[in-house]
Amino acid sequence: MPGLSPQYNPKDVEERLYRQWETAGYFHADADSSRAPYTIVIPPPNVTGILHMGHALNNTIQDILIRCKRMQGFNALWIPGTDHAGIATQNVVEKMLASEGKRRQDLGREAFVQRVWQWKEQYGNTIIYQLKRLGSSCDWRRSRFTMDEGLSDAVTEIFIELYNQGLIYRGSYIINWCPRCQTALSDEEAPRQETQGKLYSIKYPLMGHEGARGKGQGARVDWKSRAPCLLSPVPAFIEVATTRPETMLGDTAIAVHPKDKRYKALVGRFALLPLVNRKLPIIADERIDRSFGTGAVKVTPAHDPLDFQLGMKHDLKFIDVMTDDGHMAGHDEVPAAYRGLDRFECRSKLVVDLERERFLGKIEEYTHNVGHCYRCQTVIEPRLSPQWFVKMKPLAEPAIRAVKEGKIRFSPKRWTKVYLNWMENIQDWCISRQIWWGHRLPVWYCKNCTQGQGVGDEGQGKSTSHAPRPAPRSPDSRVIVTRQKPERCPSCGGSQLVQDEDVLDTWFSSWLWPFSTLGWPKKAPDLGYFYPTNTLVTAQEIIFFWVARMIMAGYFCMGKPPFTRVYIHGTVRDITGKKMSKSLGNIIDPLEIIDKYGTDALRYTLVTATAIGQDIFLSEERFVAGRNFANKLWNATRFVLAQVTDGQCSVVSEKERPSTSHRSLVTDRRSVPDRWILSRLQRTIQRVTASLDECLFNDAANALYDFLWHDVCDWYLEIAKVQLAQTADSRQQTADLLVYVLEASLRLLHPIMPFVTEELWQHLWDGGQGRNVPAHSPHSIMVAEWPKVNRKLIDEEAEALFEQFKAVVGAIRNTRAELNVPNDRKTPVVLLISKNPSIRCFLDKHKALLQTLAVSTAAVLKPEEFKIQKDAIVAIVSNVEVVIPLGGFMDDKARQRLQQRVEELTKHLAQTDARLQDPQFTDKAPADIVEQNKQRRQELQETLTRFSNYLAALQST
RNA sequence: GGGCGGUUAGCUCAGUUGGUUAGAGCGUCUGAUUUACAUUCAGAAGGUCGGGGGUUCGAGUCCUCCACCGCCCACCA
Repeated sequence: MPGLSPQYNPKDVEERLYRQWETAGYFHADADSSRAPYTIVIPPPNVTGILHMGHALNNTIQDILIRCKRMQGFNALWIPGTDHAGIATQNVVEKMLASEGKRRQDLGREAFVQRVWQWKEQYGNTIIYQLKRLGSSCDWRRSRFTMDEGLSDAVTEIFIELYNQGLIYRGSYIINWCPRCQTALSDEEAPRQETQGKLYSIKYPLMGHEGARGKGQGARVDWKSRAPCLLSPVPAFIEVATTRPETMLGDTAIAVHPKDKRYKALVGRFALLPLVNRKLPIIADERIDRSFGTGAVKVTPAHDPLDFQLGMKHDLKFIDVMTDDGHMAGHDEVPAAYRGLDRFECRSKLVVDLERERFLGKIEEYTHNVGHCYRCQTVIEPRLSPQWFVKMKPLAEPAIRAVKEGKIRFSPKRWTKVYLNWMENIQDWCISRQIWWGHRLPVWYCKNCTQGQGVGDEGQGKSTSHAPRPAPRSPDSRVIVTRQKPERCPSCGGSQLVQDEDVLDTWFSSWLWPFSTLGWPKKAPDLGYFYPTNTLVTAQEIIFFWVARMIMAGYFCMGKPPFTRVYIHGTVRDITGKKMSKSLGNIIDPLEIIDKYGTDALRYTLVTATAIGQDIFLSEERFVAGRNFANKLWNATRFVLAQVTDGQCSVVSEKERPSTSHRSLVTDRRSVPDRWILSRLQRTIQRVTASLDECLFNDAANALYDFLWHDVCDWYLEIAKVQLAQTADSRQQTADLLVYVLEASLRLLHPIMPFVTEELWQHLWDGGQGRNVPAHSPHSIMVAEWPKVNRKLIDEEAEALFEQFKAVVGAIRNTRAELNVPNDRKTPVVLLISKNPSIRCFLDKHKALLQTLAVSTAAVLKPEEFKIQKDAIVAIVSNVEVVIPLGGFMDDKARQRLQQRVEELTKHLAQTDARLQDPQFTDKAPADIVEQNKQRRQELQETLTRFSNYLAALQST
């Protein structure tokens, strides 16, 4: 066998084949109006990314789709690329700097960004190389990066367009602030940690009550003995709880639930802020939890996310009481005694002061989740900060409609609801980030115009000593939004213009990905041809971050959806159901799996583990099945090649073969097993094609596995061995058929297991030293034609007969095994008795197969030709009785077996009888079901009779 | 608190529109090697389909309640 070792070794083929494909240009697609496009855009992995199982799954699925469509004749384009991943990438580079003892501030912005670019050039392609090892057939010539020139233009373009339409505005927002690093942090960078803290109750005097006249007055109230708000009709205090007493200096209201009977009367009245004597309105809001604490909450809009929202809704004052470094601010709203104190010092001092003035209620130990800086572990401070926003509601409308009208379909369907629910409650999108790596906003401020107004000075170094009242959605004439840096300020003519310090959220470039990669905002021919793309393959985690926003951007910029179908795959988990993560140490590294078992094994196993939309539980053993499958194919092909090396095989793929010029596959002279395997192949083609169309990847993989392993290898190959040893004609037919079936199967399997199928396919052509290769045949399975169903080859009769045959073989094998007949000993005579003449004829004709497959001699009789033998054992397979005279093997076991079988049959017959005698059933069940039962009853009855007779005969001895 | 998913053999999971003896792979046990493949082949054992109730002639499948596991979103004053 030329060229094929007894074992498939992925390392010998993968790299070589991938290079072949890439060199041949099979991955590349150009706009071509004579063919239909099929387009996928890759979810761009982070440049900092290292291939993990999630990537492996995600890209395997995309590659399966794209390879399948390519073979089906579509002009298939898979656009790859990477995401600049703002914060993640900045962090990586900052860590490198840290090891040199430097901070990014030491370099300055420009040098730092330069440094990140350097890093990107050097390491940013790691993930690309890894995707190639997965076999991904992306059009690498079109690879894009979210910060390359064209994509940056796209970002600027949409920003300006949104701004001009009034959909981008500047407003205040609560962010996570690290007072030590003096930087804003995303939620991901400020992970919440369970922290032991204290919950302080503070009593705020109510105005219009004696206790509210001023500090000190409260001392006269006997507040210790009772909960004033709960029991007194005119309480002196309203009591609230907080974990951060220092924020009370920024309180501007007190909130209660509108339906809370305890406080209903107080809504609309005022309380006084202890120690400060600021007048606080008491407001009602449904977001207040009546059951928490006292049910009343102090509202600090500048220092708490919920309070911020309350502040916006109820039009409250926003008072920022801290500085950038976490000290109390120096402005007038903060009493002099606390100005400049560290926030925690201030907390202690306040507690002491409140206690002294008798404003303090109980203090409880309290465990809660507090955000900490991922880098320095400092407790983060929620803080008010000016940010840029996109107004989402108008953008969401067409995106909601598209999904409702089915222009974009989710599979599994259930994500539709999740998507719609989120979209219908969409919040404005904060798009500015206080980091250096990313797209700068096309926004400039004139230093002259904005002097002393705290506008041009945002970003890192902002110091909000004043109490800014957020002005959402108010266009600001001092802001200049334009593509290029303006020469002069349009209002004052000044030339001192500074660009906004912030960069845009990473997703602000990714949401343009489906069209920015095709050339938008330029009018590229590719755009008209490849857009909208077809299927988006992604994980559920980014439906909101990415998928929904792409749909909105697609409609906004292109007026069309970015894709027509969204396939959401599951999350890859370890065998105990935990997410794979480094910190848990439960990672299975796809690259290690590739090294150990091969890429095809990895892909096969991932795909078979993917029940639609379900999470995937992986353990390393599962990859063994994939490796074994590849090896099985390898050896089956090895065997087939050994049969055709005489160069006589002339089967070629349908594409090259005019149907008249080859030996017809449809012929009466074909054996039943031949007809059967051909029929099974057609059904497999049907099933695999349909399954891939519906994204049922595991179904496609299972169908191929069952067909190739069980139908082809276990049965047909064994039968072929017999047929190959018969006449020359039979040998030729069988060899042809083997090649035909295998070749088509390889094409079907190619999208899932690209490497082993390509290698074997090429050998199949070359196996006869090149004689099988027509001059014009494709050199690669990648571009071979997808198999088509030949309905003429679907042969129900052959399928039925062959099932019968398998069952007979099974019955004989089973009996032999149970009776421990040694394997080298043929079962002397097997009598196959059937009243059905066509089955009798078939079995008689294929006795040779039975003899080999069931290690037996066989004879076929009509029932009347048979006399019950005392030393025989019987199995009845549907309408064939398998009678095995036992000779020396007869023992009690055989009798027990019969006995057991009779009991089972009796029970089953009784069940069927009961059903048939039930008038409800016969009246109401459909006729075919009733008929089916009657037939079953008939068969059972006959079988039982014969078994009983055998048994009686045996027992009479 | 809101939403979603899951519960079928020892393990991991299939199970089409309800149709009558519930399947596969792995694992276990028994047997097989002058073999395409031991990364193999043949055979066996193993399940009251999470629990209760309902609809139906008929429920793993549909409805309802409950339990447990997991995920997402919000909140944690």
